[in-house]
Amino acid sequence: MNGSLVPLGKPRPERADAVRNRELLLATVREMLAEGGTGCVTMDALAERARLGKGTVFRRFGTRAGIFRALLDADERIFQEQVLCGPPPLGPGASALDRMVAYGQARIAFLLDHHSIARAALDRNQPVPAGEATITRVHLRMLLGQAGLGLPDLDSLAIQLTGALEGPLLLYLALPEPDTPPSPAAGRPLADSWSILIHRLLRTEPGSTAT
Amino acid sequence: MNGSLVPLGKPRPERADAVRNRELLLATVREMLAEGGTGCVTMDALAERARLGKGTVFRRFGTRAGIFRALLDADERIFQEQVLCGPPPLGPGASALDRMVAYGQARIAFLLDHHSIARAALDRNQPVPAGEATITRVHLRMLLGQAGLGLPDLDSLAIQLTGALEGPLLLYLALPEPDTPPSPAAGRPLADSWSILIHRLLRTEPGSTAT
DNA sequence: CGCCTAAACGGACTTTACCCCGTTTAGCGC
DNA sequence: GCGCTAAACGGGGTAAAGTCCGTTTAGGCG
Repeated sequence: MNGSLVPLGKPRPERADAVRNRELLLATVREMLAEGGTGCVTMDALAERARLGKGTVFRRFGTRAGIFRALLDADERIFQEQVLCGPPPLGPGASALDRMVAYGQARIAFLLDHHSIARAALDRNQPVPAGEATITRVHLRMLLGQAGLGLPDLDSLAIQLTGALEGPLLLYLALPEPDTPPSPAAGRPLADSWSILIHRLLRTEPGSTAT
Repeated sequence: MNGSLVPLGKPRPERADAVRNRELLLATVREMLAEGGTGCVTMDALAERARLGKGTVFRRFGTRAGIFRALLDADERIFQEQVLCGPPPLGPGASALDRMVAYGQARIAFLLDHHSIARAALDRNQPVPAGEATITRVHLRMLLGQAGLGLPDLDSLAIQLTGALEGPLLLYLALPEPDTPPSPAAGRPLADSWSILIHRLLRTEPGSTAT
């Protein structure tokens, strides 16, 4: 399929068996996830089930958390695409305010969907290595810039809002049960307060024009 | 002090050797922390260094994260006291807005101080088991109530603000180096955007009295 | 003062992430 | 096809968290 489409920008793109094994491993992980939660995904068990050596698993993903990051990445890319070039409230074409609210709602739903995987993708040592957190921060930063509030240091604000959006789901509200029955209403309260927060944050000062 | 003040509400308060060993362990942990970061605090090493069995260490703290939680608790109690009955901007006696801003500043400084310990106190399985995160949520919730904005569901908002305050430090901005030289300026940007966030959040609507 | 019981202790055992390095193989040039 | 080299593979080895259970002891009671 795409083997001929890639013009080999890098000297060694990747060996065919490596690709095959990566996909085999990811498929196997998905199987195991379906059977028992993230807890039963063990490096040994995964390797054995995929009929590969343990070393191979680590070579592909580096760490246990890496497996789940790889799993997230696929869906994350789809999500990102919706944000970058999807229909208006979420994608471009709406006001910064509307897009921020829409983004929050979409992100909460996404994290709720991928809750157990997202948590498993957290690494005790590395502090979210430019993974799924970054997209939120970058996108919020951009929208804050577009919103044109006269604030210095939008970077810190973007980081803080990222914490407001993702922190509760990654840190505090971790649902204890392994398999989350798809309850889309669970994130409603959070989405509502996100909307309020953003509306008030971006509301222009009563008597100021720009400064 | 309080040893005689507690009228033994529970049948067995705690055995003397247990108390002695807990304190011995905590002191030993502090020693080890001073020498090498949290990384070198191993259950085995700790037990050996304190001349105790590993089982004892686990009995006392339950889990590795529990050790660091115990360590935090001491300082956390002091922090909490400042908040509950300290001088005005942080303690009672100021407006809800001023107190929220002051709390954010104080909390950021606190987390920055205890950064490595606070992160080590995070448990992969349990989602911050009513530990140091809760004080923030509860306190913010109370102040939001006092602020008297006409919003429903202040609980979610409090959770979200907790994420805004603590998420960046616990999740994203994890400084990689083991020993943080006390650089009090590191949290400045965050404290500033917290102030902005709170000011805008609590700002009363231009032409509305209550709704 | 000695008994008795519940609590504390100790350390071997199990599980799991992660490392290492000798072996195999894909894929390129001839 | 043939060989060569860098990459991938395999799986035993290590370290550290957490469990189990037999042994010891604090401390209340007769």
